[in-house]
Amino acid sequence: VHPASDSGLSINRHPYELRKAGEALIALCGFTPKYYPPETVILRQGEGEARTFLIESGWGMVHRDLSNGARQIVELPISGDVVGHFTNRALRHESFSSVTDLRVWEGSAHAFSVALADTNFVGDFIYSSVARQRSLLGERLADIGQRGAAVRATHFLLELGLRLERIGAARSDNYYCPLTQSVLADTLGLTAIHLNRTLRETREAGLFQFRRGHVEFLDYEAAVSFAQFDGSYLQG
Amino acid sequence: VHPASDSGLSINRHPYELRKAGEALIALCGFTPKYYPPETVILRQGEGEARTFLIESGWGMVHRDLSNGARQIVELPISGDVVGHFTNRALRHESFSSVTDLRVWEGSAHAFSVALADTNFVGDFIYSSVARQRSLLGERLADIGQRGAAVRATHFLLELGLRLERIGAARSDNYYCPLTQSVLADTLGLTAIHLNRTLRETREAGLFQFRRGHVEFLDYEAAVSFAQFDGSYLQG
DNA sequence: CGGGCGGTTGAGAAGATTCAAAGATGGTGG
DNA sequence: CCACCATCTTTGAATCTTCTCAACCGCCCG
Repeated sequence: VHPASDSGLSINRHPYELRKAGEALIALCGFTPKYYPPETVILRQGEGEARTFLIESGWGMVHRDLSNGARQIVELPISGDVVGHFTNRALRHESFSSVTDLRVWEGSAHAFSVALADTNFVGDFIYSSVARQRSLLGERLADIGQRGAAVRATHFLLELGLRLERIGAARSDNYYCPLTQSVLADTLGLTAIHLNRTLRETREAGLFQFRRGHVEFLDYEAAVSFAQFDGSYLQG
Repeated sequence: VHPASDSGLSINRHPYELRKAGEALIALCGFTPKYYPPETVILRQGEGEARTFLIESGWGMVHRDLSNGARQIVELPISGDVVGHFTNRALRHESFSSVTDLRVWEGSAHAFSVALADTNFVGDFIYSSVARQRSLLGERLADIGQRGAAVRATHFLLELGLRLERIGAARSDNYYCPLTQSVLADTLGLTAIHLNRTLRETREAGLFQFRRGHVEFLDYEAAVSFAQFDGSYLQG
């Protein structure tokens, strides 16, 4: 029933490999071991410095604090997990706090990303791709977990517009979009029917129109403000 | 208002850099350009082969199809996005389909991961860490987007138990857990009050107990079946 | 002993889903 | 060119889920 407990191997292997990884980070990227007491904010959302952590022991949490006071916890990292492998181009829209006593290896995200990605073009390209993807997922988790249907839909379509604009495919406030309401609903974690009603509301509120094949923001500023949208998590 | 449209630069840079990336993938990892018509399932959830894609043009979707018929769309990749950079140890619990006509560079995930991570221990360690993290997020998105409170809580605590067991820190059906109900609620996208009621239900249903500091499954098999839990997405 | 935090409960309101059905829309074959 | 079909969209009504507000309990710690 519990495969891992059948053999002592996996139990003993973990601390050894973890220590090896920690030592490699110290040697190659200038990391240092650190300790944090419970309930400490280790990395604050929006902070300037980019740091990366490998957890030795204890429990932490990576969370996104919304302006309305809600909080979405995105990850609950434990021993062996890596937190914050993002270059400084990728933003820091998430905070990292300890839950219990926490021991980590900690260092500059930049040194880390160099050691990881300096070898070739592919590595660099992919590294920032993964970082951005991870960013999007954190934001979407906050969307679905903490925001109501209208805000959620608005927020997502603003994000999509910005992504398209970034690659030069469209204007962020007026773009081609081949998604059906059913696909959009499954993306947002809503019923197609409820999404439809929600779209009517945002349309009648003068925020945006979503028709098969086309998204048009009627009042972009109002939509940004309504959804508390800050697209900086798309950078990098 | 729309920074990117102020200069033609970003509009023109994207296709050039993208082609460069595609050519690098062809040269270094044996990728090939491919075309898919709309509404095609390109990579089916649970399929044996591990493939990686760089999107040239068109719209795709990465989705997780649940056994109850619900579907959570995890990503909507567009030009320049990378899909499926997971080693074959990391599972394939997600499908990849085209939405519109889709042109991609496509190849073996294994060749890709070798080119990315063969250089040093850190790269390899981090690569699988990111892949696993990405896996967890996809699953949690499905949790919050598609499953009710009771299933969601059960599913998450089963996952947490397996993560702890994998690092040799606990039994998956009976483990120390320092989270308050409030923290768990913010993780699951629920109110602490509603989570509390939900925990009472699962307790009275004989599935598991969650007390401050301790999680204990009363009937592990029943919980697995209730939550339709399949932990294979944690591998790798 | 008192305060604070976490947990528990109740009642009413808001949000989202389900089921059912009808109106648009675009593409295909006759 | 039109009729028809499938798919997408829209609407209504009833129901269920989840949230909000308010209050109380219990325990640990100072």
